Amino acid sequence: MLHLEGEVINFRSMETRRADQIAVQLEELIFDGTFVDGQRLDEVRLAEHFGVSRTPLREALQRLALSGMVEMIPRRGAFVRQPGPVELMEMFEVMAELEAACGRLAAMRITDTALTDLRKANAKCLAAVEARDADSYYTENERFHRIIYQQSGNGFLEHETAKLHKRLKPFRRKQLRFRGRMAQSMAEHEAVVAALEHGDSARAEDILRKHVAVQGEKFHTLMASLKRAAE
Amino acid sequence: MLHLEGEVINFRSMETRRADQIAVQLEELIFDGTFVDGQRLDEVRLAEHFGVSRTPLREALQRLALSGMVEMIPRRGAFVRQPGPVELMEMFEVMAELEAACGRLAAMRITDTALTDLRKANAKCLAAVEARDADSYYTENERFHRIIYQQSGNGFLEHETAKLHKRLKPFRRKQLRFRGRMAQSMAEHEAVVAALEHGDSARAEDILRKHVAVQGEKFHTLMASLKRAAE
DNA sequence: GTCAACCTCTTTGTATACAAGACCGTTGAT
DNA sequence: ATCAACGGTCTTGTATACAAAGAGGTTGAC
Repeated sequence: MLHLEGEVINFRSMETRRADQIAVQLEELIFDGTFVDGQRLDEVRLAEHFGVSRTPLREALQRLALSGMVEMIPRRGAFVRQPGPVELMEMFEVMAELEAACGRLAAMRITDTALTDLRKANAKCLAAVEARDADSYYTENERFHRIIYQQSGNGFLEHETAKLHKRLKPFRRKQLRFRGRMAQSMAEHEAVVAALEHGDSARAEDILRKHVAVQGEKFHTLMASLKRAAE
Repeated sequence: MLHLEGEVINFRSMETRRADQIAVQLEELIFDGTFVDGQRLDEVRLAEHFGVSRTPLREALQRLALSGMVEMIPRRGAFVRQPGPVELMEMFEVMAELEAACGRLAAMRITDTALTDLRKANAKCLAAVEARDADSYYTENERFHRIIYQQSGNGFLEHETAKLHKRLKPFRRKQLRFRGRMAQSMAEHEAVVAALEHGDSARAEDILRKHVAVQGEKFHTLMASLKRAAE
């Protein structure tokens, strides 16, 4: 199963260390649900799966542990650690605050070309909504937000925000299909662009915070409905 | 130099993995300036300094690399990486936003006991100022802020904020001695407590953001003056 | 019959051994 | 004289070997 070894060799040119590639691949496997929450990650098994010794594999695991996707208990092993509903809400709340901060700063610092790019991304978003193309919407939506991170003019903030954004990716995807969510999201995007254009920090901050926070709330109701269905 | 080996054995009970202890110790050595910016960290040298093999030492280095204090260049080695003036300003800016977020949420969620604790910490701060005890001030100041992180009611936010706070520690320390900074800081603390007490989110957010941001600015002027002095 | 102690087997943590890329000096050619 | 190519050496990255801590099962005592 999972015959990835062939392609790995091609990657060798860009990522010199085997441990890096493995970390990325493991991340994928956790993201896409191949490894479920709480599952123990056997070093020997994984090592032979990837065709390496335990040494680089352990390094990869440690990286995932630091990013919070894996918990390493001394002398016990490494376990997949998906955030529970509470932690997920917390992460969305932080995401909302970070995006708000980006928006606030971007309103003061955004360039004209970036504004144009934002509008372009937004137009493509709209086209995707009308074409009912969820994947395309997702891609353009991501571009939209990434521009805002970048235009905060703060590389550190940009990086941290993008990091959390990436980590929440698999969970955000799940709740995109809510009725009317895309249309509402589009309206919010328009409002954000307008606020940034006018240099209205407070407004950009406010809209973005709510724009992201609502995702967390939608997720919350999703969880609640799942829970009720299970009872 | 640096005879730490004796004590290390005592730590064994709490931190089972040698790599963890080494990571902490290396962090200290970078913080206190024993290793300067750009310095290469020789694996073999450090390994024999700590009395271990390269394996756990490498794991420790990788951890520091992920926290940004060390840069690992493939096939080249690990180098100490202190943030430059620009990155430092960026980090302070993010710190300000995170603290502001904590304050905003804490204003809605703080408990009465926590408010009491805040006042206590503040009183001790004041006593430290009057006693011109910078160390004590620093400790109590930290407690004050940590309570606010905690009372955000968001464990993830608390953790991330504390992480950045810790990373900025060595740089914050340097600019505490500015004329009148302590007194001004005290006044801001009082205002924060008042805002939290009244559940005034917007005000708590605002004061805290400026309270932290001013540290970045002070640092900026400090850097500028150092630069001018060097010319 | 139940509980506890011991023993074994598995698995992690660390040390050592090996492979290969990067630095540096030398040498040779133009 | 300068520059490029080559080889040696040093350092990193990976594999393997070893040590020690847990997990689990079995046996023996009460």
